[in-house]
Amino acid sequence: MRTLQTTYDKNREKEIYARWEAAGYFRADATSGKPPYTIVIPPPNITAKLHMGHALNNTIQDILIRFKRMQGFEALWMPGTDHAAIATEVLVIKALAAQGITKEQLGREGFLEKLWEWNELYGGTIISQLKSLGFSCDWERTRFTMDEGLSDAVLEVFVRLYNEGKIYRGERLVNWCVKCGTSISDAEVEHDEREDLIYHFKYAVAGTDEFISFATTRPETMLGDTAVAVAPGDERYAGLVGKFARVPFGDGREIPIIADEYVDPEFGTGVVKITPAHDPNDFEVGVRHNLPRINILHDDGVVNENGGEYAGLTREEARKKITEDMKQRGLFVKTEPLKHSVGGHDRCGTIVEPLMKLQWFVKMEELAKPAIDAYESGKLKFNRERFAKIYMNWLNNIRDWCISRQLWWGHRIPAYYCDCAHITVSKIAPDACEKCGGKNLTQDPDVLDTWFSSALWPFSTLGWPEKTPELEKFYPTDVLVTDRGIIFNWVVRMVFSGEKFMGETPFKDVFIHGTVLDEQGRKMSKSLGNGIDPLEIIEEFGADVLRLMLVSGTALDNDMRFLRERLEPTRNFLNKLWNATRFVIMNAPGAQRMPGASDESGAASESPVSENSAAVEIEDAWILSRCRQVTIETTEKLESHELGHAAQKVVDFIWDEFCDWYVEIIKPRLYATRNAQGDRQSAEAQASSPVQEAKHAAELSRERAQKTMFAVLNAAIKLLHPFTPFITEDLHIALAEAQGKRAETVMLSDWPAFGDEFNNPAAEKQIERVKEVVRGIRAVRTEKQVPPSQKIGVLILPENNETGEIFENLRAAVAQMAGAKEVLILAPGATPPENAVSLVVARATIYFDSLVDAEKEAARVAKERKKLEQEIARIDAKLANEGFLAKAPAALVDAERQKREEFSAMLAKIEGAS
RNA sequence: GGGCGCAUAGCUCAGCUGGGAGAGCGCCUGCCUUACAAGCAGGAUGUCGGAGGUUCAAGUCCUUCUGCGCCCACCA
Repeated sequence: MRTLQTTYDKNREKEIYARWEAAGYFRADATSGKPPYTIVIPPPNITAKLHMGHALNNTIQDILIRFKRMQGFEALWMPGTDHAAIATEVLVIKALAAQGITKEQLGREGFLEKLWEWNELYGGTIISQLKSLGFSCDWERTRFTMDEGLSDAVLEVFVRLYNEGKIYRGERLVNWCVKCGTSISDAEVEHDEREDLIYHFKYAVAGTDEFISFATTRPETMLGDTAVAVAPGDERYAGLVGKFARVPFGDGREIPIIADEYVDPEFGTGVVKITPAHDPNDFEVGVRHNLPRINILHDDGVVNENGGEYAGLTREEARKKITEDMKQRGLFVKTEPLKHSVGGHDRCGTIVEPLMKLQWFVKMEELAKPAIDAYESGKLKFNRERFAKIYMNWLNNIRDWCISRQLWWGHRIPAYYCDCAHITVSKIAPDACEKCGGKNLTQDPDVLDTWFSSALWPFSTLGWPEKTPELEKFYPTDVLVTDRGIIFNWVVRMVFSGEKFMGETPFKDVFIHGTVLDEQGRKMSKSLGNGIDPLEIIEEFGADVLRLMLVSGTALDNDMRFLRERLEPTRNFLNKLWNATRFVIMNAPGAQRMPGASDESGAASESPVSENSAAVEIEDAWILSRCRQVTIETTEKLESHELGHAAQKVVDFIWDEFCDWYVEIIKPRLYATRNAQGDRQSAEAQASSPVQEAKHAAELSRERAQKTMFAVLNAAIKLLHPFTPFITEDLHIALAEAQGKRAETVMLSDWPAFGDEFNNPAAEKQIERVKEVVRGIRAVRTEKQVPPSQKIGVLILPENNETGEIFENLRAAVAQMAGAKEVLILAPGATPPENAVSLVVARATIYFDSLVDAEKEAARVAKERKKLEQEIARIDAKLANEGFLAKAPAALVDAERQKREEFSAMLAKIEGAS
């Protein structure tokens, strides 16, 4: 039999994990007959080092997967990584810059080689880090968004959507970084509050001597103005609408003065200059009024030929010069300081310039409908309504999705341009233009938005577009676990992609969890340097501690602070569990058996159910009943994704009920026959002598206790396994060995289940009474400051025969737990000795010997009485309330009445005793 | 500007569909009781952010205010 060290060794984790992996326990079989349960991992970027967010996110997933696996599901946790187009590209560019190399020097091919090298080097890092947390992904299936199969899925989707007319090329304003020479997504724009100037100018109104004045923070954009707008119905300008304003540059072109809802008449002068090519709002106005779009900038931010005399200046230079010129022409009004937020590129800080570009777009309106329907029909559920709101809000205001990125790292857009201006879109590079047959084709240089491939993740990883057994078995997946931050970037896109290409919502439940914050409640970020490295925590405490700490004591849907001090109580609990198991093993049947003795009665069965399953001892019935209840509740909480509560149920059960009470109660039974093991005799001999008979009965009682403690502890360990996989593995196996059995792994053991026959509310109630009495005695001891070494005498006057019997049976245990030298149980209704001082605790009256100080006891009784009187008064008030009687549920009223009766009975007892 | 979240014991947080305020840590007292001092036993601690309202009953529902935080859109 294995002996356990005195404390759990966190360094065992590596070894345990290696064994699991080698044994293939994480593997999911697409051909099995078991029902599937699937989770796809939110693929970490290959740029990423494991951070606390990953730890929390994946702990949640692992808990669900391990739970379902034990429940008998074919559980697949699909892992992989994301190429993270721009994020990785920027990182590699930086790394190269350190060596003095630019991506242009390397050329596209050479640069991509570097990126694949990067992926080779760092892509696997995060995976191995995830393993150190014990995550049971099916690693053999690990995919990468840019591997062959997934790339094929990406091209397939692009071509299909293009052929359906859902992908188009159009001129749109994109966030453009003039430094990086690329468009960037809204998500990559960081807004910073800064002090700036707002410039007031005026344009002459053509054909009048009037002027119309307006304000702008970007004077250079006047070069691209194609209208001046006022609010419809703004009386100040009513006469001007329809007239023209003169832009005082070049040949002084005239632009229309229009009325548009976009203008807020309250703001500034109530006039807005419209530059459709350089402002998103103006762009929209331009579309409504059919205005021309004048692009005035080159890609590097230098004014182009449309800027006339200003061509060649940078945007900053042009701003200065234009302001000067306006002053000279008397069209300058004033400048004012303005605090406003300006968008910058999150990678390089350069101020984002809205620029018109030919970009590829996905038409969203039609695609969004099934995604909206998925939620409305209930096919897709969110763990909290408020997250569904975010999802729906985004979908209801959906805009076309710009999918082209001016990068090299990513899936290159499969569009080939011919001299004839025709675009051939094809998965494989075509030999010739499909229209004119021209051979001179060039592929679009851009790559796709990184979310384009992530959108397909739930089915591309399972082999789509091939019809694979995996796809058949594991799609749709069961739950998606992710952070609030990517509901629209990712969740929305997966849903409409799944609907579109699989005809099914990719997952049934969306589990959005909060962010892990630092100790002061700030977001962990690189720039603040306040991140806490999960690997460091694992190093110090072990993965089990980190995992359990992350999910307990929080509702998970809100942000949570990461407090180091919360790790210790968690570690302490695992240590408690470890030692409880040591205790159970030390008191295993074999542990005291002499060599050569029969082991027939030794090994407890796996199931707590034995042939004669009715527990004889009330405490066994109690703990089994409680264990059954905790199993049911934990299972329910796991099913409803209330992981913190599930964990709490098990932890409390193990610590408060199993360790603090059950183990203490059965100690006398375990020890009673400890020294009598050697002279075990034949059944006949046992029966022949009363002494032997008693000994035999005690032995049987000990065996029942052993059986029960093994069964209950093992069940609890299994319930805890999804949360703390490592320690439970060692303990489960050790428990089995202590019973002379072999256990392969807890991972694949059956999830605990207890039949109704274990339900025993009566036993639960009775043990509650025993606990109350023991607590009462302890409290009095403390109050009297009786040293633990000093044993006292206790008399218990039970309220009835049944309770009396229980106390009689548990006399030794009560004595031990209460530090009594002797516990005498009186017959119900008996008269206690006159010199005994009594204390009423719940359902029994306790009498102490002379140690009890009558005066203090009287004070205590008075306090107790006051409390009871208050309770009774409260209930009386309630019962006197007609509204309560009329409208409250009958069961509640009855309960109150019953309580009143109990309290007054207790009060009467106190009064009778004093 | 729009949307959302949080405010409960000194600290960090649980409290689901409204029916007698909870946990852990910390604190006080006593214990190295042969599984565990990372432990055991006992104890103190809250006008549940303020103000209204609905209800027989509100930490829980509604309105409003205050203080933090997040997301989206950003205003010429």
